[in-house]
Amino acid sequence: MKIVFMGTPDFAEASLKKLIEEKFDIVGVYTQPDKPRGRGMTLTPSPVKALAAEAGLPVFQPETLRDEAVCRQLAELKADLFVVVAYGKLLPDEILALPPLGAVNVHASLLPKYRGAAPIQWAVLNGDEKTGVSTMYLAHDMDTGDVIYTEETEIGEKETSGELFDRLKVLGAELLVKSLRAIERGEAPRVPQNGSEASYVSMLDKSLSPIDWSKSPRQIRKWIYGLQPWPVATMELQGETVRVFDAELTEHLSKHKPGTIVGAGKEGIEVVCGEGATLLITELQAPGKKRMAAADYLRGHPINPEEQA
RNA sequence: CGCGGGGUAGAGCAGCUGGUAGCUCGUCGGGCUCAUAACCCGGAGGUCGUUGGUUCAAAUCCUUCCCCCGCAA
Repeated sequence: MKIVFMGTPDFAEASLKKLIEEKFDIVGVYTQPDKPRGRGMTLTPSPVKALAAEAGLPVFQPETLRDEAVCRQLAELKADLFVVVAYGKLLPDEILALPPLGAVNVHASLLPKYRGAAPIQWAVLNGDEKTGVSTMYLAHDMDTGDVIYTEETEIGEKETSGELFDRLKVLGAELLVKSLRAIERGEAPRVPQNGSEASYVSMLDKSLSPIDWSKSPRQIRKWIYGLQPWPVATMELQGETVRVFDAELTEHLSKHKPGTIVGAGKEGIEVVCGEGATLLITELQAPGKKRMAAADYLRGHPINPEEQA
């Protein structure tokens, strides 16, 4: 079974790595063109490209798939199957129609829940207790194809999106292998999604960062974890925007309005949330500084809890 | 040369219109106390990231490089 792999970020890299380890016949790897990234704007290859190059696989980095030459080149690889994992480009129908066995995709949610761009983060942001990965056949519309397999996993109470990401990319890779084996045997399930239960999630952006103190402490804490490693939750502290990384729930109640700072000490910075409950901010990062314990921050930035935040 | 912030005692910061350094916490010793993460007294601890320069004199001005962080992607 000849496979063309399409993917870009490290989530995809995990799957490609697994396919290489399992000795699948990969005849080509498609990934986004190198782009300037990182501090200094140096031209950096995608994780998938780096791995493919290391493994000696032929790499293709077309700017677009809606190009006759690109399409022809892809067809000439005569792949039986495409594996698409976070490639970052939509596959035109004529390309989807190329492989006899179809195109398989790994999606980091329990479809049809959380179709779209940031399923992992939204599972954390919404405080879900479980999520998972799904493999499916690519269809014309985004994340609507028939599901092959799904695998559930619990989300830790203090797990960040980044941590969950690292776990799901491994689960996804394993589920992908399982799915491909099934396809090889001609035994792969094909379960249509129940569209009425579908939900869509958008990409994250910095507008989500400012903490909404009217929410419950747990919701806020999940928000803090869900926005890591990016774009990171923020709060205003004495005129500067600090990034918030960790917090602890408290048993306290306060009559002050949400957002008010009612405590600042070695335990952390205690802030009033919705319905008078409070949350203890324990780890943060000031502009230009590294992340540090709230207690450390307070030594150089004394806060008087009397002042209304 | 993509843009910007920062590197000062173990930690977090101030000082940066030039004259060899200060605050909070921690730490060590002593005191007070039934007791304490409380309070009082005292001490230790810094070649002020690095290189060169300006100057009578630089943490403070200019310069080289290194490292950290954010934006951007």
